[in-house]
Amino acid sequence: MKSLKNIYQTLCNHFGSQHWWPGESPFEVIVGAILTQQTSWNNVEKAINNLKKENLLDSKKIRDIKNEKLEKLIQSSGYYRQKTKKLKNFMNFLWEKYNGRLEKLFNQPIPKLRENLLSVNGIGKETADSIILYAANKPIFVIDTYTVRLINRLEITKEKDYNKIQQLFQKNLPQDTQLFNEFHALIVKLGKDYCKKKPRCDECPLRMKCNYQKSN
DNA sequence: ACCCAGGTGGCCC
DNA sequence: GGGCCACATGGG
Repeated sequence: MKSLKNIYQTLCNHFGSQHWWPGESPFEVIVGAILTQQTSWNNVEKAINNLKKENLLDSKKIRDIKNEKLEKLIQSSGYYRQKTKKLKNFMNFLWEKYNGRLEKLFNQPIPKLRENLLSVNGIGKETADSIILYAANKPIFVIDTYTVRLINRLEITKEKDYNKIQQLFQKNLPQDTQLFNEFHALIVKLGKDYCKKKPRCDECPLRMKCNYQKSN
């Protein structure tokens, strides 16, 4: 089997450090993780900047703000009515269970933390794992559509189940937060540049390891 | 004019 | 346990 470590090295040499997550605080990472669901980061940035401008990037303020106002502020991020509810759900969860303190939320074993995050309506596996890795700085591997597409095209596995793919990465790599951080970010970078539904295999840095172009 | 983006939950069988 | 659908904006 193609070594994940080897793929990581290739991407790292090609693209360099990605400096993820693009956010100044754990709280900002969480808001971004919810807003970027099925949405380009460019649209999310505008929404986050709107919140910053009004000094509303704060869990209590978002909890208490009127839905209509929040919807307006995050409109550019798409699905804005849904995402308003999702943000509210998380803030209520944070205040009801952890007294509004992220340290308290983060201060529990990864499986328990994940389970608790997943209990919030609007936080699914990828968002939960993004929060654990990029906000809490704990080692868990984030799987997104780019990751599934990549390993399917590399023919590492045909598996599509989130948890199984995550296990594959975690079992074949050292449990290193910084490595997980960079690797996932690099996969997204590769995906955006070369490995979309309509790929650009001819210039892909992984083309020598990938059978997709030939079998396509 | 399309196609797509750093998903999720609900509903159906 | 999987397949389909709604959700919505902005950039290529």
